[in-house]
Amino acid sequence: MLKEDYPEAYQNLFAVFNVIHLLSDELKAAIVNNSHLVNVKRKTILLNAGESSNTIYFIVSGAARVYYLNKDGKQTNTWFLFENELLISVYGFFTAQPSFEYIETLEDSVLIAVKREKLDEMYLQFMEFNFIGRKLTEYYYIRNEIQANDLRMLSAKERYGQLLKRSPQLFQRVSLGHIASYLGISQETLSRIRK
Amino acid sequence: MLKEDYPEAYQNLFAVFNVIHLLSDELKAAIVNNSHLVNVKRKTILLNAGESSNTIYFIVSGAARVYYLNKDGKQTNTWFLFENELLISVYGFFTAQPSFEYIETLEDSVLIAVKREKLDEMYLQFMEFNFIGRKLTEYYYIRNEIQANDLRMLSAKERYGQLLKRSPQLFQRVSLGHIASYLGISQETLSRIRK
DNA sequence: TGTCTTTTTTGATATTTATCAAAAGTTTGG
DNA sequence: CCAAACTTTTGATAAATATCAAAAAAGACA
Repeated sequence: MLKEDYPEAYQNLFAVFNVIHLLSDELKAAIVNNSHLVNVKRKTILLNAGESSNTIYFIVSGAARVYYLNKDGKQTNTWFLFENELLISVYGFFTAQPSFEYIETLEDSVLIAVKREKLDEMYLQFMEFNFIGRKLTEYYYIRNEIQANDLRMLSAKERYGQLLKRSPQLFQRVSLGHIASYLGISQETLSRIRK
Repeated sequence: MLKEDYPEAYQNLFAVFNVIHLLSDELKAAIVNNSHLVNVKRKTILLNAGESSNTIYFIVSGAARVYYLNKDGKQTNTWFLFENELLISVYGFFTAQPSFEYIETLEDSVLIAVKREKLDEMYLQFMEFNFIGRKLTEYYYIRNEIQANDLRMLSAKERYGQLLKRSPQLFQRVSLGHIASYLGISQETLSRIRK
């Protein structure tokens, strides 16, 4: 594969990875050859609970959420993800256990999809790819931890304030009902907090 | 360094790492040369909030906890760690920001300590070490996520039941006050749940 | 543009868990 | 082995947030 032939959609993914560690042409080609582009409409379910989570997505454009059903059958959002971010159900993907989470697009989206087997092949073939994988895992770990700490350390009101400060753009693209469940607050309480 | 000279204390660390990816003799030697053994008494503070968290520990023997102070100045435990586990304040170590967490030993402990600069050198020099680092990061990420999900999804009573089922040995080595704060419950409530 | 659907707000009440205070029990080191 | 320090339990009350029901508002589309 010639350099000029890398599909346009991969440029952002390469840019994100390249900041972490230089991507060789061979690794770029491997990434292209071991993945495929997916176009999906808004509200498409990419993963159902109970299924094996064996695909990791890079969001070229669009948005998605990860959620689970609590014991009363109510949806609880754990992540909102946008352009240039990776989209997986972490637990299912890393442990190869059946997923307890769902993944759904929030907007029409273009995604780059990589199967776990292909990813693992690349990790074995290109040891430097583990450098990138390690750094990305650390990055999402930290994001996850910050979120978990907020749930633990802050009151409902403070969590709302924090999110408003840190991710004001989220409120443009995600409904308040979704945000309430992400914050671990009932929709009614969020509505009262906002007044 | 000759193979026979690897200090006894490193055997468990090598065993843990070797299960993930074969450790070359060069890498083993580098690990020994870039780390040092630490003997500490019970209740030793290894990291204070506000400090830079620049050391990762492998627990050869003993136990430790990671905690932070909530806004009322009360300690909240986030991790208990034992033999053959890695001990860090994840946020501070990965982001190089000042730590909001404290690390304290719960028992007299023997630790292998590696400074972040040395670890980063090894990650650059031995690309396959990133394979191990990636897998370990994934593993602790999952542990962290399970814990965060329990806090989110379960009631106080259920969290106690879950912990009792999954880590009964914890109750032998850690006081109920510490466990209550780990579970996100006041000590009084935990005492009532146990009746 | 009007109607159907979804989202957000409002009010009344219930539940879980925290907080404060103090007693009882347990551990530890001089 | 005893005194001081820490840990756990018990009781009474308070606070934060959920739940249920319904109205109001906003958005989607035919």
